[in-house]
Amino acid sequence: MRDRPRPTSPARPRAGTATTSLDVVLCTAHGNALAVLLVRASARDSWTLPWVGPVAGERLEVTAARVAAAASGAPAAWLTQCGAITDTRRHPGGAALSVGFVGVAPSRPLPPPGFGQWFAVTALPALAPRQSAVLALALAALRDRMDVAPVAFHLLPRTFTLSELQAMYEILLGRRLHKASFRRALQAAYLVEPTDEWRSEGRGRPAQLFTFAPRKRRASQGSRRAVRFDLLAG
Amino acid sequence: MRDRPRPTSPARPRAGTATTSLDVVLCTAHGNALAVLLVRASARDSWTLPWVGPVAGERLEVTAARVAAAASGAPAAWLTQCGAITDTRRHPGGAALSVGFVGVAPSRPLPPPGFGQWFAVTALPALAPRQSAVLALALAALRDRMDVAPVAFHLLPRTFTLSELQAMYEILLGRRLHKASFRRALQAAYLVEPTDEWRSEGRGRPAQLFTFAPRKRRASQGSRRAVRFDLLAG
DNA sequence: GACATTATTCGCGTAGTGTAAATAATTAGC
DNA sequence: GCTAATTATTTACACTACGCGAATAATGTC
Repeated sequence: MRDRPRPTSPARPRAGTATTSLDVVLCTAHGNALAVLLVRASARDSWTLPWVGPVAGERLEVTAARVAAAASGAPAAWLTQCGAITDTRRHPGGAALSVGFVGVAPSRPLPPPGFGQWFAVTALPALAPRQSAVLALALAALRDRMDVAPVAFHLLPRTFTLSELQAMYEILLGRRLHKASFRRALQAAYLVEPTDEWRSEGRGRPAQLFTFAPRKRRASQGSRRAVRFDLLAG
Repeated sequence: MRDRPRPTSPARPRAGTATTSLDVVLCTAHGNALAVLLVRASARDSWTLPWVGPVAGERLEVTAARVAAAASGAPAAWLTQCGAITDTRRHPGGAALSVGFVGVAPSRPLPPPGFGQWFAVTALPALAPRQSAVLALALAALRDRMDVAPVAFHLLPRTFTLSELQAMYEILLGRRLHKASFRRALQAAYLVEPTDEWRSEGRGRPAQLFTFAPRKRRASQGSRRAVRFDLLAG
């Protein structure tokens, strides 16, 4: 995760048929919508997810981190695998098998270097069928793991207001949350600490700034939870 | 999932260096412990997970279903992908990249055909390092998805007692559950329906038999849940 | 019939959640 | 300066869910 991006090798697809590929879906918050990083396809006027061809005996996470850093200009704040796909749908590199990764990177004032560009998920250009499938996997995995990984915190600056944090959760989850419930649960989880700074954003009462400072809780709580029967019957 | 197992191709590892492999961790309940299906390794006196070499343009789920069916003698009741691994750890087939699948199959009175054999997870023989990693991924994924997939139900006969169901959950989750809480949550989820049969197992009050009959619930419940901050701080 | 054993249900205290409302602190407009 | 609008933060209350223990029910064994 700490690898310096290679300046000489942007994550551009190489021509030729690779047997496997590693595709990265890097997300950020753009305004109040979720955005995904795409790079220019090799020849034509189209876009692809950042990806690389065959990965030799290196841990997938390391390769993915390098691809993400090269495409976005900075190391990803969080990155995890979201599944492998093999089928007949076309991949830009002709890969028979594609392993997908999802990650997040804090939004930056400048656009990413090289050929990368952020696209709102609601206004994505057409992608190769295989990469559309990876993208769907990725967004589902992102929402699925928000409760177990501090994804939203990695997308915010070091200090933030609770309203900003809640807005980030709402962007990532794609639904509105209740303010009081959100703060109660947050306090119960011992994840943030207040600073002695306040920020006045236009009108209204200034908001206190917080930092992400998770405190260890006894793990017994996790193992004593009841079973959840969340099956949505088909 | 409905594929008939090919009688001519048991899921035995082939010699030679494949670039990718698909490894299946098939689980069942053996007595009151979790058991995993292993097959004999090609040459030596050792065991491996069922696996196949390179999979050409076929959906991974289909391939995995065929491997599972061939190794256990019957279609798996549930099967899902649990991750891909690439690193320097050794794989029986020399694969550079391995995709893991977890599944469950109802326990059968007879041992699996061919070279397969069930091993309790607490008493597994040594496996290739790569496959040990896949196994760990698989068991974690199994527990993780129990609340969203009817894994336990697929491991039981069509009718079962609530005590049997709870015991299955306890085996799969690896921890004890509270009887009253378990039943309350089960009833609230509308997952089972009582039959008009009872079973008397030795001494004690006879238990009513139930069937798995999930009723659709309004999906609003799922999307209205509060955020969970389950991060275990590091 | 008394007892052991297993199944099923009930009650109670505690914690978490949805909802609305109250309170606090600032800016905008007069 | 004063009032209204706006945003942040906290409080209150009803309701649900859960952990825990105990009570009740129905069978077999002696």
